[in-house]
Amino acid sequence: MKPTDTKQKIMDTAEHLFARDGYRGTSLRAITGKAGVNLAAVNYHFGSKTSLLETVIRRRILPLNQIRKKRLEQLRENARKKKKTPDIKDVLTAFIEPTLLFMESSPGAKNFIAFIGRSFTGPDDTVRKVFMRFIKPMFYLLFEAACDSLPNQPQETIFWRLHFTMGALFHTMQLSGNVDIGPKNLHADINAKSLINHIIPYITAGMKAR
Amino acid sequence: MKPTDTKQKIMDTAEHLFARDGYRGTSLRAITGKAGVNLAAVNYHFGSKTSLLETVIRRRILPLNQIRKKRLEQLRENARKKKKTPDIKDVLTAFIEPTLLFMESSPGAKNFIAFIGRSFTGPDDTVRKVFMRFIKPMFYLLFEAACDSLPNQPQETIFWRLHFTMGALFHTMQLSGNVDIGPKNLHADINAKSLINHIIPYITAGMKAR
DNA sequence: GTCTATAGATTGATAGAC
DNA sequence: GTCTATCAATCTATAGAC
Repeated sequence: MKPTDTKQKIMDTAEHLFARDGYRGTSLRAITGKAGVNLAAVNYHFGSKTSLLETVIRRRILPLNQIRKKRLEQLRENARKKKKTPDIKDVLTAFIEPTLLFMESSPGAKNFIAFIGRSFTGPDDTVRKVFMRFIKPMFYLLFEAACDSLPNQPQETIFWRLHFTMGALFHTMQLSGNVDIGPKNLHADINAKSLINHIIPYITAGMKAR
Repeated sequence: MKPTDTKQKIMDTAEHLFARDGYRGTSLRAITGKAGVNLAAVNYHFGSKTSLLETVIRRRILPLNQIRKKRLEQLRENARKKKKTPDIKDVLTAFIEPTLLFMESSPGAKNFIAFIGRSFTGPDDTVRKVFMRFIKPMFYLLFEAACDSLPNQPQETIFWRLHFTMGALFHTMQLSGNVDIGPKNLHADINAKSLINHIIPYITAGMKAR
């Protein structure tokens, strides 16, 4: 087995188990056992459990953030050219569509999306801090774009409504993944396209309310 | 110290720490240490950590569910009398207002509300199963009432939109509590009335969309 | 009912042979 | 790079004196 294989296997398995059982609920022994590698390999390749977590997160979130950023910037650029404010629906779509589509880019990505959804709300400081670091800048980009789109709404209102939107999104993201999570069986077909078609009209109406 | 005091202290402290650090992240030593009681007292009074969790949850959720149920039933009864369908805004308010107002009924309740918000999405089977058992019947009541209010929407759409609504609600609930959770500092004043005023228009518009 | 002491299991991390 | 063996810490739970 090539060294890269071992490293990769650990990351993929960790991603899967973190999504299913949480960071705290996943022991290094569970990861290495399922991955079929030696326990000591984790600390050899990653140094520590925390470092493994960070690597797992970084691997997926950097490319994802790049796509989201690009789409938001494109949207504002187009609007500037036409001298119009961007439509709030388009702003929300630019942020959410890549996020949910991303889960179909690979089976592992599905787990990762579920992991984000659960972690952002979770009580685990270690996990949330890592995610926060990567997601906060994206949220501010989204906030700015939303303010452009809704110039008549007070910023506090926009902030709260984006907060609700994130809640709806995260709660939806944690339904994805191969892992058997709570109420998943109630939703027969969870695919990105269907999720997008359901969530976009809801949050668009919510952002525009009154 | 009276025996009831010890029991009460354990429950209050557990509620606080469960909300802040999660069920898994809270050890019995942390609870008894902060409560100023002996470690063995937990197993004497409650039998096990799981049983303590269940007692902590049951204590708050039974009265809360009773209020929510009463308000939903009252609403449907009134609508029946007037031979009108209940307004979806009133339905959502009947469910959400008691939930968020509840957090101001006592300092402990605040922690509890935060705990619900975090647990429902969390990866911990032990916690989610207990909550599910209590919350599922309430969700079905809400679902029925929402279907009455929106007779022109397909049930699948209503189901998904209630899912998003729960996501927004849970994400908001976890901001409450005395505990210092992530982005709390961004929200200067978190009080039930303000939260209600922000969330009701958002989710009402979302449920009605298109 | 409350305490000390400890059993019994699991954890992340590491030392050292190969 | 991979393995075995193990350390030191932590956990829930319990036995038994008072």
